[in-house]
Amino acid sequence: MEYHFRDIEEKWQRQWIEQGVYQVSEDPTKPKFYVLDMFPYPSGAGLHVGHPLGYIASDIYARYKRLKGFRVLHPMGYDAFGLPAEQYAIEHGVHPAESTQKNISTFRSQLDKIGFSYDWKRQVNTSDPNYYRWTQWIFLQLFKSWYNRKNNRTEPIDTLVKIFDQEGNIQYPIPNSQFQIPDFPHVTFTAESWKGFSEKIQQSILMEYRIAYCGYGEVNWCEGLGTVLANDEVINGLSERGGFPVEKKRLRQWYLRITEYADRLLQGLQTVEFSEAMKEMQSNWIGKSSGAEITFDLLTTDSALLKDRNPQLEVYTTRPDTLFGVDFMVIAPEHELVDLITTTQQKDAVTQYIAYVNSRSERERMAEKKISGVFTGAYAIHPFNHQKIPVWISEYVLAGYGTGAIMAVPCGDERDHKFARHFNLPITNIIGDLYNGEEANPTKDALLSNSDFLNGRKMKDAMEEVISQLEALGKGKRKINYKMRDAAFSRQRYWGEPFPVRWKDGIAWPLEESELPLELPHVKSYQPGQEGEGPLSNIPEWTEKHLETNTMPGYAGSSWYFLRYMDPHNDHTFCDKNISDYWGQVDLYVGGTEHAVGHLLYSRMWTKALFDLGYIGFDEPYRRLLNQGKIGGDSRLVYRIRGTNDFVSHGLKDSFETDELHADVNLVDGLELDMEAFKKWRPEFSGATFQLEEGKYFCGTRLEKMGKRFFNVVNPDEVVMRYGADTFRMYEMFLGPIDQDKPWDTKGIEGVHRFLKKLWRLFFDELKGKIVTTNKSTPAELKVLHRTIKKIEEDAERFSFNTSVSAFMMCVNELTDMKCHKREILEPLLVMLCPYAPHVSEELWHQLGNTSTIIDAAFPKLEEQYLVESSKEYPVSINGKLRTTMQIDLSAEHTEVEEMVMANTVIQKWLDGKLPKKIIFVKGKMVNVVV
RNA sequence: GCGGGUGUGGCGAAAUUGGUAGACGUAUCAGACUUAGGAUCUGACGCCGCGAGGCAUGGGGGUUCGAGUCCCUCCACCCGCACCA
Repeated sequence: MEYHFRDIEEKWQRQWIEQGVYQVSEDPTKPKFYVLDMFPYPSGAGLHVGHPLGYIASDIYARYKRLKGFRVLHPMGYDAFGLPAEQYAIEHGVHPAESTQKNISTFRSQLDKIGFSYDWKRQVNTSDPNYYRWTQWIFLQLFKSWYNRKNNRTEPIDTLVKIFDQEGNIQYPIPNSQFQIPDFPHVTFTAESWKGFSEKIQQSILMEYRIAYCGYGEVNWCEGLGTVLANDEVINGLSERGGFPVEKKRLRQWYLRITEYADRLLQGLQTVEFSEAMKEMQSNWIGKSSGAEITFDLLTTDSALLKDRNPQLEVYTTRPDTLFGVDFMVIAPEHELVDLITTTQQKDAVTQYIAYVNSRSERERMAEKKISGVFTGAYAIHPFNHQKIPVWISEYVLAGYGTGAIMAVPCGDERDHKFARHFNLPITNIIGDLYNGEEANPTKDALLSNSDFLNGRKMKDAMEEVISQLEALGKGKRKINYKMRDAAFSRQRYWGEPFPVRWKDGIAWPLEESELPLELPHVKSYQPGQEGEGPLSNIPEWTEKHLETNTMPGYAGSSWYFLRYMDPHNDHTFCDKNISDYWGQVDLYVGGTEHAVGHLLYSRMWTKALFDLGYIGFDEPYRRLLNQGKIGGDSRLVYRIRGTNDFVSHGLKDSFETDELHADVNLVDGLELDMEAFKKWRPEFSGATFQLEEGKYFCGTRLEKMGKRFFNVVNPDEVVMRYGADTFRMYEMFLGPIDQDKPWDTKGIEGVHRFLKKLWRLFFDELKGKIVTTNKSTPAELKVLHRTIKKIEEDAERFSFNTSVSAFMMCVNELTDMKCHKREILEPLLVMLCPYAPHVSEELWHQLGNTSTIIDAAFPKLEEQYLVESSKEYPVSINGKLRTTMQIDLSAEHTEVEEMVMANTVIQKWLDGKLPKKIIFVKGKMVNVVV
């Protein structure tokens, strides 16, 4: 009997489905465990061998936890809304719902072949109205809530209305000054004036507090995609998807008030197990810094406006201690004071400069950082020594961060230093010898000089001193700042969740819950509407009802999907509280690093909001995050002599002038090109001729991203067809540490396949058939088993799947050498192997006489008593150098101390009775003698 | 520039708290069984050396009886962020 993996895998996959063995329900008597994969976007390209890497790891862990007696929730679904489906629709005229459905079937059949233990009854699809109904519902909860900074939590907007009725907004100022309410210049108001406002004004004010809100703001507009993008979807001024240029534009947008959660998102990182890199990325994105906001009075010679309004310049700095090193001020070109303070003399220069700045695109500004700027003619007054400080304008100061204005300290800040040098501005040295006159020194450890009342003080102490002095003068205050901005939450696209919002007289009204889901209408054209409106604005039936024409972004559905898996068919609520109390946090979340600042932050924020509102019982969604590495492609290159159709083998290419072309990896065996297949591959190669080495054509190689354009995509289906799912699973794990990037190399897969065949031969002999015996095992055999159990268990707990596979291989090698076919040994081995190679272990388990369709034995428990060998071989080193070994008779069981005493005796004999200075015993494994 | 990570045979990699470095697998070489082998099995395989032995974990230094592992320093590569005041 041979190892017919295809029959076996087909058989068990069928049984698993028929008997629904991986369906799971709540069982309060058992501990739970939630293992989740980041669900895929079902693209048309299907899976390549890189995708399943994380899925296999999580599947192994899920199966392992099941064997340990846990109720394991292990679901899968599809993140199905998004741009590519819509772009495909524009190009091919296929409705996104259709192409998405088709892609999902492809994904599903590919996943099924690998033998995952998902509970498919719980599958979610974010583009399904039964799903996005609840996405819309949660949006409404966010819309109907505000962030109470005093209680530090999300609260229903009614509580805010009540407060306004009683005391106005004195205690609760408008959170974000970026937006302005039309026809309403006030910032604070009393209860009386609140009651006197028109409904429109009241609603506009409330909008400024809502967690999901609509307003005008600077957004990332991408003309190429015809939509607005969130900050994390823009990379170096280009759209993440498609690589189109992105520009700033002022548009009406929906936003999520994620900035209110900034501190909690930061704090929460301390309670979860994410990699340091991941935590770092998130906290960088949030970008918390603490410092001071300092107010400077302004002085200008001839501005009439200034006299009346007495404006002041607010700057934000993290280094208030350097206040006496300020040599000039810089404000952003977009700063509101620009027009106000510019003197007539400087007017032309400033206008010219602003024009220059406007002519530079966002991209140019980032790509080439030029030193540029212009003097406004105005001066700021130092709050302590009352000196005049010139105010400049420069593009290196960003309007969006802090107050859009800085105090420049050239001796301590590199950018300020360069600016000062470029424009020949004086540089005050406040750090003595630590400033060399050549470049800025951003030290925090200097003793201050030239700093008035701070002279001789340590910088760190001076910070506190300056802030309290400023506060006393009313010229500044302590201030915490964040880089993170509120998240743009609307897209001018078709293929997304419609907003459950109706507009009436410029006021957004939420739909009733009974009106959900607000289904996406079918459209024929996906062209955008007027002035930044989405395709929905072209549908009369839609606009007649005054429904919002934007749709939600891709991250809406993925921000809460982990909750829906718990209770996927509930028609009354998004997820029953009792059920989410049982399953709780995701215990293990597996996925790539690319979602560090997008999906992960948004879903953390939604979880906090839902927690605050009492819908769930935890405020961090993911307890532990495992980032699998990427699998790269190993491309194959061929060399064509320039201007001909003649190809030379890799070793000969240097003798010719050649062009390097990619050959499809599937046409190459190892390095050897299948020339006939190559000719048939593409018409332009049909007449190709080859110059060979040793009768063969060898290709060159290069490691690249796995993708269509490099022709290096390896499809898991083909690997599974050739070697079987179990081999594929084990091999992907064997490639290396799960969190490391690595190239796909099909060569090594043979070794894993050999292992499975070898395992099979422990049970079956070609001639004799089944050879498993019920004989009692020997101590040596038990030792092999026990060591393997220990290793596999430890490896599973620390996600070291590659070393686990090695341990299996070694175990089977040793058992083969011992000719061990004993049931007592093989049975536990199969149980352990089950997570890695579920099909073959199930089949062999079945052959052993256990008729269960899923191995339900607990993970083998390691017996406490290790078997003691009859003798122990100690390595001995003397003075840490010379090494030899020493045999100690251990025919009986001894304690470690007794072993040491014996070793001591032997050593003395060995040293001819001479007493060693010191004998060091190391973990009962080794002895070091110091003579 | 800032932050994070990695550096070990021809290659992928092991070494869990400092304790016989290179497990396991590939590749290569030699051999066995075979009509045959892309099946299976055995052996060799870090470098130098006939050998005993010596040298080896990116380079240099340190702590220790003992360092891939800990400390200092330099170098290389990868990833993320980047005019954030």
